[in-house]
Amino acid sequence: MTLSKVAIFSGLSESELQFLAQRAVQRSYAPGETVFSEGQPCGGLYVVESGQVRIFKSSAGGREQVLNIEGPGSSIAELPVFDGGGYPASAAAVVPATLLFVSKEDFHSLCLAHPQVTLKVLKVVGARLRHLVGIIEELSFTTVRHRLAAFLLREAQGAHAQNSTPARFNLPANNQELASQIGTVRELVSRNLSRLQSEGAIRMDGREVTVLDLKGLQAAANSED
Amino acid sequence: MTLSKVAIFSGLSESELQFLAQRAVQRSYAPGETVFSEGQPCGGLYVVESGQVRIFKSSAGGREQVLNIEGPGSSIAELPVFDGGGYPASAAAVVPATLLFVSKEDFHSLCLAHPQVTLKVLKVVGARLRHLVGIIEELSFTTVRHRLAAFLLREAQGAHAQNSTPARFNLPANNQELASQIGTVRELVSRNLSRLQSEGAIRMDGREVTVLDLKGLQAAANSED
DNA sequence: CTCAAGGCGTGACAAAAGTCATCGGCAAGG
DNA sequence: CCTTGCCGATGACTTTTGTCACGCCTTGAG
Repeated sequence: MTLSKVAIFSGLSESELQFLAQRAVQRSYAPGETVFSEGQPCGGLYVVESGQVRIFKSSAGGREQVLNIEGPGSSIAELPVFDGGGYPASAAAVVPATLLFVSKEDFHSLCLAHPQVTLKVLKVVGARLRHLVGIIEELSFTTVRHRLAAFLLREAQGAHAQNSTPARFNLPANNQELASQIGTVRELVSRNLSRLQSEGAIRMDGREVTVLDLKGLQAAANSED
Repeated sequence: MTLSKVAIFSGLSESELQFLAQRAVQRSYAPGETVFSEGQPCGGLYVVESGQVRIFKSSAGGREQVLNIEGPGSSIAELPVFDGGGYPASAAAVVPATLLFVSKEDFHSLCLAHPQVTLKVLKVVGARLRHLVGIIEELSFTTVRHRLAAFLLREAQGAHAQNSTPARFNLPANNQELASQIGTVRELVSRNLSRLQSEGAIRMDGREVTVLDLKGLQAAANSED
């Protein structure tokens, strides 16, 4: 049962999960396909079963800013389900994904019956809030170079958790996407990646990055040039 | 009773408010005085009784970014009370303020006894989340000029709600503070204010601003130069 | 009154971010 | 095989942002 692996539903009994599973609607999305758009009224929440979904804001000028990338087990849009407002941002699949949709009503009754679920939601929302504060901090205080280095370090961290040294991982499909994740434009990503490579901090083979000089990257992510 | 006016405690009975009131600790803060600092372990939440408190992040380079300004009736730091983490940002009084402190433990038992309180908290946190997304949007997509114009429009809105046309209100105590609210530095605030004035959009008498050309301000806040 | 401190406004730069245009490579479809 | 389209890299600028230094007020303490 997929639902049992979802953070906000952990701790529910088998029969309660059944209750949910029966009412949840599964849907598949192609890469790039929209799940919902900013401002739309919210009919319920989604749970990622497989694939990845990006949550983002779009500007009038065509730029995008990614707020979060959600993978399997994450819930999406728990928030507007509670406060009654529309979706605060848009969501779209990054890679082929399947999501479960749970209607507002079903979720509400679940929360009423199980106060612990509400607490779980609060934790998840709390984590989101901390994450957003982190984005604000980066956008407000740092440069593109800094944010890019920090991004690479996070990815390296993730890769390191699985494999071994040296850290090695793949960049997002294209620079445009990476740019929207760190809040800038394609060209600056390209230039800063080149620069980091020419400085010997990383090596790139296509979309694969190998971290050569961890200290150097950390220095770039911290402050000075 | 002050507590009855607090969003997250609305709907509690007289005796429950009593319960809280007996345990809450009142404290006064002078302007600029720190309530708590980012990263500190969280002992409980605060409720603003009078005055104003700013919630902000500080950078290594000495810059600050304001996340929120909270007035009477607002609660502060409900979040870390739930997820167990430290405070995600710092808080300090803007003007003389009195706050009520409610310990984590007391608040927890209240939530257990009254699930509706948890729902209220979720609403408040939700509103915060939307607010933060708005900040990210502004920082990521717009210029200082744009953010300043948007700030002035919000203030004008607030002033308009009370008095009459033309909108008239006071800026934060100094440009440094205003700068940290819109994510920039003192000098740029000064320059952009001058520019808006020379364009005839606003008039300044000391710290008092009068909006002369609402359309013009809106234009500046929307996109073009 | 005098002095010092803090804040504002500004000019002069320096650095970073963003825009536009162009070239070249790679891959999919015909 | 050729063509078309997408994407990355990069040069040349422009605009924005941020830094530093300075001069001028106002205010409050002595």
